[in-house]
Amino acid sequence: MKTHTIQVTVDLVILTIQEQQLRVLLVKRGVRPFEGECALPGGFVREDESLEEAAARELEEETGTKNIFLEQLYSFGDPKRDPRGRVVTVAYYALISPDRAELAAGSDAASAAWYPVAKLPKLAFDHPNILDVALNRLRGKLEYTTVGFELLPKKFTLSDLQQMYEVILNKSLDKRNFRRKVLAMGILRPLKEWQQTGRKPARLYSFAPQT
Amino acid sequence: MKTHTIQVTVDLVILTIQEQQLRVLLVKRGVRPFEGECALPGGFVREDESLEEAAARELEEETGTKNIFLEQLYSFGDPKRDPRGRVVTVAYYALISPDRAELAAGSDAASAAWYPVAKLPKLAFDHPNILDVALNRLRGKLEYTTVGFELLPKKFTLSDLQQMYEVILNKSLDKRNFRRKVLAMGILRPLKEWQQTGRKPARLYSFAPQT
DNA sequence: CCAAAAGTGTTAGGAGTACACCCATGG
DNA sequence: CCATGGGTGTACTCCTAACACTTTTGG
Repeated sequence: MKTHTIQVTVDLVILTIQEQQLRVLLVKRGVRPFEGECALPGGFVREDESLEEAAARELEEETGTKNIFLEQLYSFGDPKRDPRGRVVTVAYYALISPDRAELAAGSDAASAAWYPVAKLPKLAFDHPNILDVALNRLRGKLEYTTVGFELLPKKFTLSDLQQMYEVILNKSLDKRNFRRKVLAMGILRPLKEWQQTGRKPARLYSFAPQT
Repeated sequence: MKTHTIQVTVDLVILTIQEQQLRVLLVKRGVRPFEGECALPGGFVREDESLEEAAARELEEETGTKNIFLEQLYSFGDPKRDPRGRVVTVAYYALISPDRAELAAGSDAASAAWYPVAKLPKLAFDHPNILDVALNRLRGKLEYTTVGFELLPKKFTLSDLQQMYEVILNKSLDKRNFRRKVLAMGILRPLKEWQQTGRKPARLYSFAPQT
């Protein structure tokens, strides 16, 4: 049987919300090809680890944090997607709340930074495509799952929650309908705490999945 | 940079409906490991083809047919999933209508046959898991897309359509509500033909996406 | 007292669900 | 004439969407 010289990598679309913007973690490439351009973080899958483990390892290397939401996205294997040779990449996406979205200091992530997805720099390889798939997946899942809470801190206001939805879906939502709907889901625990920011204090809530 | 000796395959979950049952194409393994057990068809990705092309090639080899619905499912890369070595597989699922679901005579598919998913034989590798993911994907997509029509011939009755849904979702649906709903979608073209089978002739329809 | 964001109800339309009988045909 | 599957309508509930004003606080 012929031996195939295909290399397998994982690439990560790590998303967070900062300054009311959806942002993605990108690293600046220091080597050719695409030297000087931005790219999604990623790396080779080691021989003794699963795809998920490889993705989690890369994710921890970039962010210095464990226990982050991580889900497989799609696999990309066009023969020409990497000019250096045949590389199949399994893309994952991760969601990290702003209070944990500090970047690892050391690591190969020295050049990593958060870029608003609404105003992206030029991306290397087929990474624009990968990011696009990730955003569509996130938008889809937002509608019928509770993944969105991964992008919020433990305590948040209903306005925080709504803004998160608005930023990701890129459209504005009706405040009253939104509040009625999320409260009816029975997944929010109202806290006896209020956010004292600026004007009228806003009630804080925490996420409490299906009682 | 270290060279990784990971091999990349595609595995196929090819589904059809026969005799009012959802069925999957399986091949009987003639070699170890898992000799004598059933497995999903699949094969190595060649160096000059994309993942999708590899899947389409395998699909045509098994079924002798082109232009079949084919979509990437998920990638599986546990280091122990194949006892022979490190193999990452990119799974695809395909839907083929019963009138095209004849099997290729020659090919390595000599041992291929359609098995009801409700009553499966023992499957090799992690293929039970792959099939499970495929069925869940299909059930999910059935609710918010029109993929289901891929499992029907060009002309079908509303009862055919409903049975297809019932078989896949494994639950019975209300006839009047079902008909009202699918007709309201405006994606069915009523034909001036009737199916003359047994008793009262049933009207035939064809699938006509968003006018 | 003013600016800014928090908070709150009602109505109308559409979608989903439950439910039972008559019809056309072939044997 | 009977067995079989084809075909049809209504009422109720629930979800969704549209829409505007009052409250609380800090400055």
